[in-house]
This record gives sequence, structure tokens and C-alpha cells, in this order.
Amino acid sequence: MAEPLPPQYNPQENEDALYRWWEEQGFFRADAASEREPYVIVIPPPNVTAMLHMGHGLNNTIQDVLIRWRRMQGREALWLPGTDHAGIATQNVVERLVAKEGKTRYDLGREAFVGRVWEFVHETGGVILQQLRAIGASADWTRTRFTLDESLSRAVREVFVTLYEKGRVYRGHRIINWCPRCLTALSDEEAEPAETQGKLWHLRYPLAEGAEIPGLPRLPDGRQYMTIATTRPETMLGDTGVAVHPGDERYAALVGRELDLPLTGRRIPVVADEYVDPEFGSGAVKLTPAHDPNDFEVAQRTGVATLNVMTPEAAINGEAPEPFRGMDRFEARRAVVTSFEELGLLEKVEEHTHAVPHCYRCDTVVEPRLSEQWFVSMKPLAEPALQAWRDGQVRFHPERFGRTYEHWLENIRDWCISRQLWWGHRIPVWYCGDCGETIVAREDPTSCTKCGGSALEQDPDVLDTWFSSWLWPFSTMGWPEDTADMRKFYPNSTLVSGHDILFFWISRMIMAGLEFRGEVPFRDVYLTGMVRDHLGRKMSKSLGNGIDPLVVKQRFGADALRYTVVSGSGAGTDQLLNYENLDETFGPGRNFANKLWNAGRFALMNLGDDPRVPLDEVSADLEPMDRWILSRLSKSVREVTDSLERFRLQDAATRGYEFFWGELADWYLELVKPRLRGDMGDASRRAAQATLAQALDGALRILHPVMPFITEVVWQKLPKAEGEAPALIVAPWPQPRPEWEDAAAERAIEELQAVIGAVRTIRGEYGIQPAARVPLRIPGASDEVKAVLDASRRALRDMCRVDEVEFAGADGEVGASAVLRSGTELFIPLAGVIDLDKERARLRDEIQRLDGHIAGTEKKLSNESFVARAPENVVQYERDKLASFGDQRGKLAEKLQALEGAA
RNA sequence: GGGCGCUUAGCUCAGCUGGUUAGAGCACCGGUUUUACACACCGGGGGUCGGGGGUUCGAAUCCCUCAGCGCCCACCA
Repeated sequence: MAEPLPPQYNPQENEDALYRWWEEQGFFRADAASEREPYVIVIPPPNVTAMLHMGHGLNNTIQDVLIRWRRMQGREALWLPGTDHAGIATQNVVERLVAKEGKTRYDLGREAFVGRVWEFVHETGGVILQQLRAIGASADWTRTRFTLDESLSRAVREVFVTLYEKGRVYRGHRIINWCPRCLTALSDEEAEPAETQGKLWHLRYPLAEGAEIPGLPRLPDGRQYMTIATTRPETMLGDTGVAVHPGDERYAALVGRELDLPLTGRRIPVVADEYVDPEFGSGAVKLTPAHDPNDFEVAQRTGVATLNVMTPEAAINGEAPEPFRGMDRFEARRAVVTSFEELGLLEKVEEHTHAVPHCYRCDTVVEPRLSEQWFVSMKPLAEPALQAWRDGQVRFHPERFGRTYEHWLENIRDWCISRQLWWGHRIPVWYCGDCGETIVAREDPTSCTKCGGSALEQDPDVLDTWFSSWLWPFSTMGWPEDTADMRKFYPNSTLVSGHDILFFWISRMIMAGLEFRGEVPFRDVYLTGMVRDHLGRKMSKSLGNGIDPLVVKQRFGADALRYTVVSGSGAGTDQLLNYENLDETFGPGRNFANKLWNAGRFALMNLGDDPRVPLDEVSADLEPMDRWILSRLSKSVREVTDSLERFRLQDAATRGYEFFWGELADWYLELVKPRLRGDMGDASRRAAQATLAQALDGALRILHPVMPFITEVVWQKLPKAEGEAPALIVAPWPQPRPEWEDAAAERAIEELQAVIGAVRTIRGEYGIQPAARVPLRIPGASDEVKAVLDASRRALRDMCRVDEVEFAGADGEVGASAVLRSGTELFIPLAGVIDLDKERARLRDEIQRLDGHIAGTEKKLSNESFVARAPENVVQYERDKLASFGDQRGKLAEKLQALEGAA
């Protein structure tokens, strides 16, 4: 042994160097030509501009645990990393940079702007992949992919064209979610509803002249009117009708008549449609087909006209009357309300809470907008995806997310995939300027397929980011080419992701896998919860409540981070981490790493430099404690493996922890010390060494997936058996060893533990000096117990300061006794150990004091007026107190009796 | 408005298909420099398992109900 190791583990000294070595050795690389059974995870690609946060920390640690475990099991384990171009998000970032130069993307022009984004991505992108290395992610970096890579772009194009050919991609005029700040369409999933305190304005629309409807109210000037309610009064500028329910008798006579739309000078019809709920508000709905999806549908059915009154920026356009033109939508809202008020047409205003959709990227209020977009019709894709789940081809962990998945798929709506952005996959569609033909092609066309003209113009839009992400499980493998990776590593095995992108990503991947490959892309889906702060809030930059994983690594080590997130919550469960007290949050993980380090140091000191002694060479000399720890190891291996198989990573981590700390370190190491010193002879020492090496080895292996660094550091320092692997990362996962499992040894050591525990408790209760040695009598010990106690005399001495053990009775002696759960009785003579007179006096005083309390409380409770008048809980409190005093007194009396001896 | 989930020690959480005395870590109290580790060791206190009702020989666990919290979905203007 070269230099003595420091008593505290220093992660900084080891982690990064170890990681580099692993990577250089190629331990993370997967081989498509291997004969081994594959195990594949593709990373949920983080945004290319992202910085590592705790969500990534949790998510990627879980993937790494699974990958490392399977790799140790001998699988050809591939963890494929990569990043997402993140259309809107990345474009927004670069637009902000350009804005600092006082320019917009339009000033630069499309080509130059996209060039700027690429520049930015090349300079700063992919930082997160470096950060993932810091927390130990054992991904195959030689296979790193980016959603805009040429090969992945080919997959995107193939899929778009194929779906178009099948009639599943189509272009249509629809009301879509429009972000007036990003100036693009959004999918339904990208429009996030937020509870908002708004208002419900009740507006009066006068009946056009010439009609008289009985029962309809009148304005002061005598005109009759209808009341409609709206949360967005500004849209009335684009109203083209009012709808009522066909069965609503109040308005039956109105259907077909016209109303004067205030402020506009236009006349609009009253129509009937089932959509209207006669119970809500006045039972009449204003129709703004260009700015509301439902109104649009009603208009389609009833033939009401469509009028767009807003610009892409959501300002009022030239279709609206003069005073409102150019106003922002919220400004126009105030102006419209004011005008109605002035005209005496504002009936009332109510408070109204409702869900207002916001852009998921910039949080601007989404404006529904009529425009021409590309869609994927989803029903045909959803059905097989639903069936695959019902058939059990894909399973969710936890299972309950299957129902969420089912519900979404059953109610699926078409997916708007075109985006009015510049950063992304350009839509492979061209329009012929000569004959108007639409050309959708895998290769860029040079002339019109119909008229042969060359005036082709490509569709200016790009595809939704998720339109490339949903192909990720196979596009990363080289599809549509028939590659070796495709054959070996597809389908994938497990997908690990936050449940927040179940719809965005996971469901769509399942659909794409079934549609384009005829099978599910992965068998198991592990959904992580969200990482929150200790108040249950989402971690966010604006709240300043985030935890930087790299700071955690710096202060506590990557292993501590990993242990904390893996042991801290199960699948689907949110994890609460206190950002204000990192010591409390990550200290336990760091302490555990330190424990591993020190157990390793201890072993190194005691095992020496010689090659490891194989267990079968010492089998004749194994003692119960040896057989016990081996038995426990075998069972722990089984439990950890079983937990991992069932995706119960939390249990796997804590079981490894309990075995290592609670059994190996706390008990075996202590019990075995005298033997390692050589107190019990050479054969016993060699048996102890062989067992210790074996137990430590097994413990390190089962903990390695969770805490790869410290386990590797320790394992590599330990003496090796002949021909053993060069690194723990590629060492085999241990098997349970039924031949080691030994019920008798477990019983014996449990008894020994109970004895030691009982002696320690007695020592504490009687305040025996820590250094004082006590005799121990165990009269009724079985032969089994006798044997183990006898063999462990020295350990017993050290562990609870017992100096002699006798199996004879304790006639008339004064002392403390205890009965173990097994029924074994044990007795510790106290004469000469403690000052008996003083102890007896102390006990008598205590009893006397308690008697006083008891008498007082009894008196109180026997006082009828107290019991009658005092509140119930006060009386109960007194009763509880009395019972507690009684218990305490009983215990003290027992002790006193013991000390008074047989006399 | 639908659907899902949660409520167990001061805090963060285990407790799987009902069965010995409900567990862990942290925090708390007391003790220990016993040469692997004070990021440790030893001992200890602390829970009417959200409330109520039911099924059962037996319920933290199953059923009903009430309350509180959270998430997802949804076109009620």
C-alpha cells in the first residue's frame, strides 16, 4: 500500500479523471456487431441551448442507473445521447441576441438569420452534453445525434411525404392557436391554459329596423335588443352573426332576422345551432368565426361569413372601423367596452375566472386565428397506439399513466405541424407559380411535375419541433436506411421521461413507431415526477428556487447527487428538494459515499497487498458471522436485482444502502475486527479476509449503478482475484448465491445482535460508565447461541464492553435483566459496576415524585365538577398523563426491585 | 365540468396483493476522540397512519363518505 488514504472522501479528486478514463477506454460504446442481447435507451433530447437543471439530473441519473446495471448484466447496452433543435425556443434566443443589435430577423433575412442560429448552436450548443458527463452519464457519445442532422432530416422528410401520400398530412384553413409574439401557429399541446381572473361583459345588440319580436326587451330609444356575453369584447368587431339554440323558444322568432352590430355599421344574422347552451348567460352567442374555433365551426354549419379583424401581431386591422384600427387587442378591448358604455349598450360586467391559453415558450396570451396550416390527421395513428397499450406491448411505470394516455388518445385531435418560423425542418412542399400545382417530394424538385414550369416556390414554413422528436427512437439509428444500428438497437428497451411530455412526445413516438416500423418503439416507459422545492413549487429561474446540479457536484460529489435523486422518490412521484439547505438535502448522500470510502480504507488496511483469497479455500474455517454476511449478501443481491427489474429504483438504492451500512459496516466489520487483527489465529484471519473481500465486492457491485464513482474508486483499490475485470463498470452484476443462504447463521447472528443491543440499552439506562466492563450471564442459552457467543467473545468485549460471559444462573445477585424477543433471558450483575445505593436512592426519589404526580392527577379526575366542566380534550389529556405516569412508575419499580435483589 | 393522484413522526418519504410491537434519513435529547469513518459510533424520545362510517377474527393497507391539497383533460361564450 503506497500512501495512507485520507479519512474523508474527496469527490473532486476522483470523479472527472475517472470519467475521462472510462470514456477513453470505450466502456460506454455499444457494438452493433455484438452477439449480446441489446438494451437500449435513447435520451429525451434536451434543447440544444439548455443548461443542466435538477430535472435533467433526476431523469438522466435514472437512465444511467438502468444502463449501467444492464451493462453489468452483460447486455449490449446502448444509451444514445443527443439534442433537440427546439424550434421556437432556440429561435427566440437568437432573436433576442439580434435585437440587442437593434435588428429583427426580417432585417437579416431568412438565410442570414438561420446562419446566425447555426453559428450560435455551434458556439454554445451542446453544453448540456458536457454537463451530463459531469454527473456520470455513461452515454455512447460516438453516437450523439441532433434533430437537424442530415440523416435525421431525411427521416423527417420521409415521414412527411409518406403521410402525405397516405392522405394523413393535409393542408387546411382552420382556427389554430397563434402566438402574436412568436408569430407562429402552435399545436393544442403548446397552448397552455392558465387560470385567469377575467371579466364577462354583457353587450346589447339592437335588432335591425323593421322587425318586431314579442317579448324582447327594449332600449330607451325603443329599439329591441339581444344580450350576448363575451370574455373578449374586442372580437365583436369581427362578429358576423349571433347564434341561439334551435329549440330555444325565446329566440325562435329571431332566427333569420338581423341585428345591427354596434360600432361597425354592419348587419349580422341570427342563426340557430345545437352548439349553443340555452342555459348559459342569455342563451345567445356572438359569432366571430375568424377568432374562435367553435364559432368557426358554427359558421361552417350555418353559412355565416368569416371576417378577420386582426393582424398577426394581434392588433386590429383595416377590416374594423376606423377608430379601432391599429390598436392592440387589449387596448381595443377597453375601447370597445367604453364605446358600448357610451352608447348605453353595456348591460353589466361580471367577474369571471377561466382558463386562458398561453404560449408555452413565451407565455404570451394565445390568439385563436384563422389561417392555412398543415395538419396530421391523428385518429388513424391513435388507434394502433391505443391497442398496443391495451395489449400490453407497452407498459407505463407507474401504471396509472396508462389511463392518462388512453384518455388523450381517445379524444385526440389533429396535430397542427406547420410553424411560421425559420429555424427547423423546412416543409418539403413546393407550389408551382405557373399552374398552381402542389408538389410534395422526398428530393427537392427543379421543375413542376405537372406543367414542367420552373417557377417553383417552397412552402415558407418549418415543421413543429416535435415532428422530428417523435421519430427519435429510430431516426437516431439511421432510419430510413437499413443500418446495423437499426437492426441491432431497434426497437429500444426503455424510455425514461418526465410525465409532462407524455402527450408532446411519448404518445407520438409510440404512434410513429407503430406507423413506420410496425411495432412499439420501446417496451417500458418510466415516468419521473417533477423536481420541486421544499414548498412544492416548480423550480424556476424567476423564483430563484432552483438547485444547480453542478454546484451540488462541486460541494457533495456526483454520487451524492445521484443517490439523493434515486433514493428520494419513486416513479411518477414528485421530489421535493430544499434549495435553502443543500447540506440537509445532499448531506446523506455525501455521508454514504464517505462511508463507502472508509469501509474501503478499512478493508485495504486489513486485506494487505496479496491477491484475494478465494472463498472456497477457506470454507472449512468460515464462522457463523461469515456465513451470515454472505447469506445477507445473497439476499440483498436478489432484492436489488428484483427492484431494478420492477423499475423500483428507489428500493434498489435503499436496499444497497441498508446492506452496506446497516449490515456490512455496522455489524460485520465490528464483529470481524478481532479476527482480522489475528487474535483468533491465522486460519480464522484468512477466512475473515476472504469473506470481507467477497462481501465488500458484492456490495460495491450492487451500488455501482447508483454511485458509480466512489464504488469504482474503492473497488479498483481492493485486491483482485485472478483475471478479474479492469473496472467495476464492466464487471459482472452479481448473482444471488442460494448455497450461501444460511438460515441458522442468520438466526445465530440475529441473536448475537439482540444480546449486544440489550446490553447496550441496559448500560444506557443505568448510566454505566462507558469504559466500565460488565459481566454477562445468559442462563438459558441454547447450544446454538452459546456457540456464537463463545466464538464472538472478543467482539462482544469490544462492542458492548462485556468482560465475561457465563451461561449459569444468577442466584440472588443484584443487577439488571432483559428478555430478548427469542425468549432468551440475560442478566447483568451490577454490584461493583455502579453505586447501587445511589442508584436505589435515585429510583426511590423518582418513584416518589411520580407518586405525587399520580395522586394529584387522580384527585383532579375524581373531582366531578372538573370532569363535568372541563373540555373533553383536557380531561383526556389528564387521563393520558395518568396512564403515562403509571407506565413510568411501573418501569422504575421493576428496576428498583431488580436492584434490591432476591432479598 | 370530467379524470387521476395525494394526506403516515417536526421535515422529506417507505410501507407491494390486509396478519408479529407502523419503518428510514434528516432534525431533536443524552453519551462516546473504542487507531475505517465526528460526513462517525452508541443509546433515547417522538406517530389517535386527514375526519367519520363500514367489511373482517384482524385495516395505515379493502369499500363508502366528508374535508384539505395537487396534477391532467375540457369549446360553456
